[in-house]
Amino acid sequence: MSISVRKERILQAVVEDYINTARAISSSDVQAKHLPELSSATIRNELSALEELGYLYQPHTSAGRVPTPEAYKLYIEKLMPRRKLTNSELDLIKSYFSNQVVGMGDVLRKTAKVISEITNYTSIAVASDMNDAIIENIRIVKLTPHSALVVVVTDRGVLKDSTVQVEGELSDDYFDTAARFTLEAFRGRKISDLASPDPVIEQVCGEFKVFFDTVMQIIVNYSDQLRPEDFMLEGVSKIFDQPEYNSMERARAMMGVLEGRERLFPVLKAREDMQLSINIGRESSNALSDCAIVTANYIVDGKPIGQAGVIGPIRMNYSKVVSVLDYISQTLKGSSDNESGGIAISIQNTYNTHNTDHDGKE
Amino acid sequence: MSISVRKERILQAVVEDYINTARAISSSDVQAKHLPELSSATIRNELSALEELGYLYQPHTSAGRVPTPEAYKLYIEKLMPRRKLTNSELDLIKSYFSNQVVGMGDVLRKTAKVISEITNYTSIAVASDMNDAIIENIRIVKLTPHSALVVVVTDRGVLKDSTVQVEGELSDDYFDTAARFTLEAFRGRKISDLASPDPVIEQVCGEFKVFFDTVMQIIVNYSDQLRPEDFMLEGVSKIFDQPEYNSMERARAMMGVLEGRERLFPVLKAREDMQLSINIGRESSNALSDCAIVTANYIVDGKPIGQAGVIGPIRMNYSKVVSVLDYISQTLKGSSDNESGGIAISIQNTYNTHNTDHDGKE
DNA sequence: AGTTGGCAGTCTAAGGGCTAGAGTGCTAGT
DNA sequence: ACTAGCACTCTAGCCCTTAGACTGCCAACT
Repeated sequence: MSISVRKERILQAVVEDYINTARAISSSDVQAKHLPELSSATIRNELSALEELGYLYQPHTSAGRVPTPEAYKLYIEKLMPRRKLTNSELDLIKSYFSNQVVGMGDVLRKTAKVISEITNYTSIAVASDMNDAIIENIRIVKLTPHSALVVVVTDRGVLKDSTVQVEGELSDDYFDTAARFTLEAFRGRKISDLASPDPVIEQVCGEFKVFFDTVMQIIVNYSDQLRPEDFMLEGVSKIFDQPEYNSMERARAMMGVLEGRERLFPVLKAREDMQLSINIGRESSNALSDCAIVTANYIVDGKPIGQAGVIGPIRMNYSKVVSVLDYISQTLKGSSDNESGGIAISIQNTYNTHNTDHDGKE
Repeated sequence: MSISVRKERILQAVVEDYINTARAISSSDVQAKHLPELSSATIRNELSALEELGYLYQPHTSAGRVPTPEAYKLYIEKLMPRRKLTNSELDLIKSYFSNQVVGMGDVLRKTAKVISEITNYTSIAVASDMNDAIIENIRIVKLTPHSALVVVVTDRGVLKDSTVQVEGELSDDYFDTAARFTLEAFRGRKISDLASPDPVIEQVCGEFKVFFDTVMQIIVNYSDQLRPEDFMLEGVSKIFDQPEYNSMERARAMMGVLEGRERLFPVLKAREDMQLSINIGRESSNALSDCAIVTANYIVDGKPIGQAGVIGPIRMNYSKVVSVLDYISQTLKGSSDNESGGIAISIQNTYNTHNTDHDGKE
């Protein structure tokens, strides 16, 4: 099932040239830039064979070859060089994270920004959902005599806090009692268990219902994963640099998808056991069907904080993107074990090239 | 300096038709749709006169007329009908604000979203800067033995809070004392006065420096106005519906400006004494030079919370946009006094039509 | 004086045909 | 197994032409 070394070299040449130029690659292109020792005719034969194998296709007769998703898959798994980041890239990353980072949202934002800046693709960062976080603490802080701040703390960090208005002027004692009650009811519970109303808690809450409700609201807010504040896009305008989005329709469709975050969420749910996930044109939604999405899981202090990655044309500089995501992921983790956790690649299952004869040649 | 009623009617017709169709309006268009009692030749004469007055211009000979910024100004000030919102629009607005709104960020977001949805333009909402807010309260809440949440409360509401890590395990008493000290130092001070390091406070802080620093950090964060979380864009992809952004270059430039929030901020600083500000193609930055920006000041409970508005082509449906912004502004304010606070209009100062002869007609 | 029909003149946008060039597949020869 | 050469194909860009859309102006009309 393996192809000859020469075919691999040629395929790699085509993929890389195509990534750089966005134009169908001809036999003479390959010869000139990569294999001057062979004639273009020989390369033509090889290209033809690679097409037969499903790695290449021609946009039309008398055009060069373009890689199929299959080809990108092979390229990523086997042919792609693992680049080291350049010094200026490393400096840029350092400069982003050297200033104090305040809170998880800030980490996400900076990560997205630096990824976009280095790769020149649109980047996305999402906070991982908090469904299996466990409530450790609840604080109710009196702000004024008729309002208080409710803070929910989990083993993963502070959930968003929320101010609550209460009627009448209330004493410090009242708030203290409320806090004790509330904490007792919620401590040790898992977020996902609380998404639906809980009869036990309903019963306990009594006169402190307003606080219980607020806590519940904060929690419910966190269990659905669509909170816009945990979804960062950076470098959106960079898609326009890609020739594949040079037509208005495509650009518009793409913008629509990026904005309507809902459709993006399922795509981003990367496999948690793999460090990187690469999705090549695999989504049902037609706007994403000619996109590639590369996401990495990010872990800080042993806790998963979310995914970040890039979205761009299928013709993406995987080598660079993978290197950058890998590096940043290692940096945030803080560990220096360099074992890259593996890459899960999924590609479009039926790429409509012309029918391939299954039964030998012609 | 005033023009004839008939000229006004014709100008209004041209402006409205152009807003609807985005195509140069011909004399026969005006005749057919608005003034069937006149001949197209008469209208041609009037159009020619309006061009002489600087309200219209022709993209080329043998094309119809297009309004100049002058024309839009007159239209907004005098000719534009003040629409009432339709029931479905009112329902939409109500539905957005009926669910509980959590915090100021939420108000901004929802406002932006509903504006974009109703007007079909890209909308922007920014929180007003907090420079003249006064610190009322500071709370330090112990979360774990080695971390605490610092909350700064002003007369305008809760500033962002921030967690602070401290070394070693510290007692409740320690945090209480820290809170008392910190509060004493900051209470009653204005945000803008604290943007630069304050020697008095520096002196006082002593062993609680870490808390003082955190408070300062929160404050400084608020005095520069570029916090991305207080800047919402909604309906970005809607610019693509506008034919004036049908070329890639323009679309790309526009996206760039929207993303690089820095250049947008000064434009949004609306005049505070006016309810609405309309900016027609007035910005230096070339990308915004053919944009119109309409912003309204939003006031909740007597306190300014920010500006919201739309950004779109100069050929904008001002009638609808103004009605919507007006209505929402009134709604949020809670008052039902229907005096619309006035509109400040500024237009491009030198619109380069062909030279107008100042000295009578030839 | 204000208004109108008619007409010549002008400019654009869209369609059609043409050509240069790029690239392939095939065949025959090394 | 490789290569040179050639016929064939398809595209992208260019020019040309034309239909149509408007205007401006003039002369006639009210």
